[in-house]
Amino acid sequence: MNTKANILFVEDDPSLSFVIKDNLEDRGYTVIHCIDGESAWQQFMKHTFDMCLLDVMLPKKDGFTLAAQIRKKNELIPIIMLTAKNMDEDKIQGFKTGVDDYITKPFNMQELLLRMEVFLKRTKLDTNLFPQKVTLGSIVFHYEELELQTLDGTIQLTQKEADLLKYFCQHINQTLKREDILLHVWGKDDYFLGRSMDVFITKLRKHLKSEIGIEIQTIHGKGFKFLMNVS
Amino acid sequence: MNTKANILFVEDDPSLSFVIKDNLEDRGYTVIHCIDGESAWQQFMKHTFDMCLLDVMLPKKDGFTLAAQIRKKNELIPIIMLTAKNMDEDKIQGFKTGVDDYITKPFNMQELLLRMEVFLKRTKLDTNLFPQKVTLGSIVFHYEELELQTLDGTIQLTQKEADLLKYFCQHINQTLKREDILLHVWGKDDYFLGRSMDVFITKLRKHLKSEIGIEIQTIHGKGFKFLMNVS
DNA sequence: TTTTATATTAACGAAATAAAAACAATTTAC
DNA sequence: GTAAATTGTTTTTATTTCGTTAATATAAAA
Repeated sequence: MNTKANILFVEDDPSLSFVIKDNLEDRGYTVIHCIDGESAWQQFMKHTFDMCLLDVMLPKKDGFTLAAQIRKKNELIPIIMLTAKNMDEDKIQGFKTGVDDYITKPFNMQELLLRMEVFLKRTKLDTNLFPQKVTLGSIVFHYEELELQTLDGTIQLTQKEADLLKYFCQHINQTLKREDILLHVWGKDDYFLGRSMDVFITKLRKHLKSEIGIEIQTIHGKGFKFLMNVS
Repeated sequence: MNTKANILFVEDDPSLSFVIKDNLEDRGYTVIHCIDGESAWQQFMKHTFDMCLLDVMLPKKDGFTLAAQIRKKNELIPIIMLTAKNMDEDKIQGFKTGVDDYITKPFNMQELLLRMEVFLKRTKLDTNLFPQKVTLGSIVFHYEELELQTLDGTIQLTQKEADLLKYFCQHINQTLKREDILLHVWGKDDYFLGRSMDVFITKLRKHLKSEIGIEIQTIHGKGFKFLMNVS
């Protein structure tokens, strides 16, 4: 079952948490709620989220520290901070780096939802659901099951292989910059992850070699293009 | 005999209890009725329930404490609270965390049943009855009897083994996330229960090794898949 | 040619999983 | 009422897998 987007929501006030979580779930989001910074970090490392909603004042590890930690791991994920009304504007300003938006308590739900949608729309996550099965010529790609059904039999993919292929499937016949692939699939862009990506490109090419109409083309100095003729 | 769902029902008012229990049983539910919090907790630990119906005011241990205790043991089971009319809305709000729904007395039976169905439908418990006997190739799995009849003879299963196998049988040829298996079979997802699950996977594999068409496949980093070819 | 970017294969280390054994809590049998 | 057996969990040790890194080869650009 596919969902709209996965939200990591960290807030320690029980009643406020309940209202927000409930509201978000009503709107179709999948919400993982944590009441302190440490458990939130654990959850972040365990799952894949599309957005973070962090209270500033949190037990064990404050929201800004958490935000910085998350940003270090993933340069792309939208982070929205929930700040108290009386908070020092300067302090907010100082910590704003790495955070995409912040919203001052008390806020109404509508306001929060609007701000969230800005970011989710940008990543196309609330509009484009990735289908259960994608047909690539004679090959069927089943993302959730990490499976590639080819004429020669079923290939079991690893999570990263599937993530990369998914990203290609979302951008068929488009030139993708190395940087973008790295940011979207690996969350970060550095030299070593670049080498890592090359290894995975090789792996995917092997998996896809049975289908003649499909090719991962190299755009030297720029990136790759997932070519697929016919359809 | 298979039942619709097992309900833990805790309420100390005798006449109200009688009416509700009677009604639920008429609708096919199996109801275990307790009149105080402590005995309810004992029952909860002893049996496997699909839903809890808890009065707020209870002798020995109040409903909210009981609810919290249950939630700590099982993160998934639906809990519906029966609250008195004059109850402070704030208080309800404060304790709402961990509870799935609440209904204010007096309520009519229809209302309660509707609310119950919302949760039971979600877990598919009132639609999908688990069959008495499941045929897995040459093996016959009898859940209620905790028996596995193989060509080599009958294997006596433990409760947990049977619960796990049942969950697999409900999801043949689907990739199941470790997290989901833990939540549905163990009620909670933590590191140690994860190790425990691994032990049970090993046990089940031993039991099932005689049937060549059946395999518990590991999907590294994700979970397991109960593979069964032919049928 | 010389430098830089990409491809391929192999090696590595951390983390996930498997298997076996120890343990604690109950239950059963005597 | 105690000993033995059973059950699920935890611990320990072994094995496997995966993503990264490194090493080497090839192709493209300067």
